[in-house]
Amino acid sequence: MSKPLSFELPRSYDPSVIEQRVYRFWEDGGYFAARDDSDKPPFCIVLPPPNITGALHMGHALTATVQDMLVRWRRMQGHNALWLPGADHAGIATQTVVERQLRNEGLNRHTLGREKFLERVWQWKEQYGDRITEQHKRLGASLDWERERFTMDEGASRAVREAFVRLYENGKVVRDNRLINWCVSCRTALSDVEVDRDKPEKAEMWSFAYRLEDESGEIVVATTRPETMLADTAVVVHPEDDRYRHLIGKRVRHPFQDRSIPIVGDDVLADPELGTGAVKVTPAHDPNDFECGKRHGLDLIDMLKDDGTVNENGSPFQGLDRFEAREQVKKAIEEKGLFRGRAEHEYAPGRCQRCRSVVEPKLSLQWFVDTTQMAERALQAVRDQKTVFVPPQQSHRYFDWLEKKMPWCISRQLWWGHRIPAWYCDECDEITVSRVDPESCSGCGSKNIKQDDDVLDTWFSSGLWPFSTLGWPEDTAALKTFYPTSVLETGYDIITFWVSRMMMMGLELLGEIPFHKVLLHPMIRDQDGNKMSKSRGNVIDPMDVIEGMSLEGLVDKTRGYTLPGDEIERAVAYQKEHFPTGFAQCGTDALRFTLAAYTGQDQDIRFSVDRVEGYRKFGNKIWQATLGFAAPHLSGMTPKQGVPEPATLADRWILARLSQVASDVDRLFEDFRVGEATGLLYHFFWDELCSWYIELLKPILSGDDEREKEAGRQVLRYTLDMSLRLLHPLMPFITEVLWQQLPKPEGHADSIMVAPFPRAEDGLADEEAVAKASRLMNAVTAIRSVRSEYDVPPSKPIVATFVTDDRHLAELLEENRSLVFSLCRLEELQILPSRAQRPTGCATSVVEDAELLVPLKGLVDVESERARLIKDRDKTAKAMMGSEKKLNNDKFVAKAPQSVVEKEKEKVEEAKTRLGKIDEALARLEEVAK
RNA sequence: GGGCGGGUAGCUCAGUUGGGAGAGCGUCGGCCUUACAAGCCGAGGGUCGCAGGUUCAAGCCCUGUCCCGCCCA
Repeated sequence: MSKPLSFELPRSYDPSVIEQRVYRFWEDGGYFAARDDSDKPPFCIVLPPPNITGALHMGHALTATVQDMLVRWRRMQGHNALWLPGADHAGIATQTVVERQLRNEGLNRHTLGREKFLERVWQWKEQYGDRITEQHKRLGASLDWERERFTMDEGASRAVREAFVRLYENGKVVRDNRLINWCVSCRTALSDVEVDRDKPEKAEMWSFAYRLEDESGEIVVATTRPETMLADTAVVVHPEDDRYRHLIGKRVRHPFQDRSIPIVGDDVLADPELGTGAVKVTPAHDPNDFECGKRHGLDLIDMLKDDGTVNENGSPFQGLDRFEAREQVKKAIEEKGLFRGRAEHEYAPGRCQRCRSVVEPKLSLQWFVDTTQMAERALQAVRDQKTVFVPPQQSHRYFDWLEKKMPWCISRQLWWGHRIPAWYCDECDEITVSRVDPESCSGCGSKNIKQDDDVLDTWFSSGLWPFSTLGWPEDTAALKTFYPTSVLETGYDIITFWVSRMMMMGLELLGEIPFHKVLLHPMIRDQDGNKMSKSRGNVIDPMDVIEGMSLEGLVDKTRGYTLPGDEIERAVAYQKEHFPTGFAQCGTDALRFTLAAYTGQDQDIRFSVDRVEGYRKFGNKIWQATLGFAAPHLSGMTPKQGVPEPATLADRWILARLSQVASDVDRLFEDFRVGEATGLLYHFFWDELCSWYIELLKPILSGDDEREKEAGRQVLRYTLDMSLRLLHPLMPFITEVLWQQLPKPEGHADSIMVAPFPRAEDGLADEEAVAKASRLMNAVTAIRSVRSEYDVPPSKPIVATFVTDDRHLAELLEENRSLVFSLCRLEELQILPSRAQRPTGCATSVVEDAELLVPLKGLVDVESERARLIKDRDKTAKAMMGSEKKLNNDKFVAKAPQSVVEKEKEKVEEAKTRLGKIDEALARLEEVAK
């Protein structure tokens, strides 16, 4: 057991004083640790490994909030709950960051050499890699840090190696010469999902003519990338196209190179309706052309070097950059008189997700995962509901992507990452793929072997995350206990990158799904629905919301970014306009509660700091109710075990509500409806517990009925205890601090983290109490309403008279006379039968089955009274007519469920009674006016 | 072009088997009532995008349509 949590508590809520202390208390107490061997039901979430180059952003905060909430809830329910942390090495991103650092020192990785470069990356990782870990701690994340993993650490690397070798051995990983996406700036291959297609840009559809070799004419083709004509190896036309059919089989002459190109008929690529109907074909630089090339056995000419300049195949433009070559080719074609026109065109080139430069389709020898079978298994597992998506419609993204069964290019021309465990032999064609570094070729035994220079796609290792973190390929106890994991929680944007790959890998390598549920959250945007980005200035750093941040601080931070000057100024201008006073210090609990409240949405989140500030006030409310109000009243008491015995209607009511809320929250958490749970808890704590129960309790605690007093103390203590537990998964810090302050029965847990989560049985179901309390509250509200309408200050006591023949109501009011006194500041409460003489000069309204009369000497204005009553009458009459209309409809009476019909009848009865009372009041008003 | 999501109060959004339109913030009025002015009490505010349909009954189901956003090609 750790040392108890004890420090001076401020009078009002100040998250900065408590949060970090509480986290240390938990860490010292070892509360985050899960056990590999346990009889408790397992519950496991692996944290999506954040990129080590990154700082925590609002999306991470959302992920952490939802996952921590689920883990804390299950842990309190007695599950063996494991939340497993780790980080991702992020190949390109990290390498880019370190290369930038080197450039500032006048170095580059090539001068440094591979080994020294990797040393620098590890150095960088040691220095900055744990920033995000610290930030997760600030978020209150109850991650089992003892198990923290990194995709490049020894265990994860062994998993990667094992996976690669196994997939190679069963033929699912292959090395092949295929068309891939090449980033000339990062100088590496990219998988399809790493290529973004932005909004179409203005481009030019440029036409030129190929002359027929036999001088009998020409054929006109169009392209947005004229330079690719240097690698054209065919012109295709539709075989049914009468304009060109006779040309099929003939050849055209290449204008710059000493070669000729065949004209081929192809009904896939050529569309007679489009352009001229003839298409140039560059199989080595366009995916569609590549397929066409395969169909017709066309030559493949690769015209680009890795740096994006034209190679020897592109003579006479060799050495030019691709875009420069485009202009020169156009010029040269015009000079030869072959130019045939240009047209405006919209074109969306693929861009590198990392560096934004235009990606080139390029023929290249790379490693691929053939996903055909793996994708099918992964699809089937979701179709069979073995893994369930929440919300379910998000599974469409998964299906749409996997159904394409695209080969996955996994080699990257980088240094930072898992080096591909394949060795090539100088003396034969054998490739040696091995779990341990080989010393000789597995084919000819030659010692002249060399390992592949490339590394694997980062997502290859991420794909193993749910089991590599649990020790796979070793058959560990952790793996047995926690795999398949319970829930995978992440943003819907990485379903293709990550979720689908984990599914494929898990099913392939372990024969079992990696997780039972996939819970997807929306993207976080700014208050206008725009993506948060540094260059916009609309980024809201979770840490700034937690700790508070001045406008000056925000601007300073923005000026520190490496961005073009005009973008910096634009960002600063945005911040000055939208955050003129910066951000208030809101604390982690408020931020978490806000994020949780936002998750109900099926659409992206428009994040607003105002809302966080609102929930910070909620934190203060909890603080005040517990420490300010309850603590002094509860000091010295002896808390009883179990549900306390209620003494008053208020006691019965709040225990009944507690039971209902506990049951609802449990169900909502179970269904991942976290947003609804936040609303329910907010309303219960603030409106029901604070505004009603505590107010009802005040007269009892200051009264002299010792039995009611003691019961009230027990109920208050108990309800607060349970409420804090219900709130704990969402607001871990404040609930822990306050819970520690509450008196508790013998044998209680040392931390709220491991106190049992409330269930329905932890309250007392009591429908009668709920109904009675509701009537009483209506009566109280009616008196307050009258008071407010006449601007009678609360300090001035008034007399309230209820005129009713409803015996139950009369008894209810009588029994709770002192409560009504206290809540309404009365000097007298009268309950009269309708035959009694009414007092005069009263404000009147109707509530429940009673007329409410409040004598207000000289204040009552006949006209405004009449207006008020008539308004009420109109409203009531309108509602009654609505119900009567339904009841007069035979079809309604015949077809609607009996309960609905009964309800309508009751409504009519109630309205009739109410109308009667209003009319009486109106009539008396006329008499007074006379 | 295909798919998905959204359109409800001034703003941000709830609204689950179809059966009395809600919350928070903002607005207005009154209050330092001994936990909380970061608070309390009260009030006002909506043709549920539009048009049809199904139904005794539609914010909710169906069809069409307009607008916004995202994903894929």
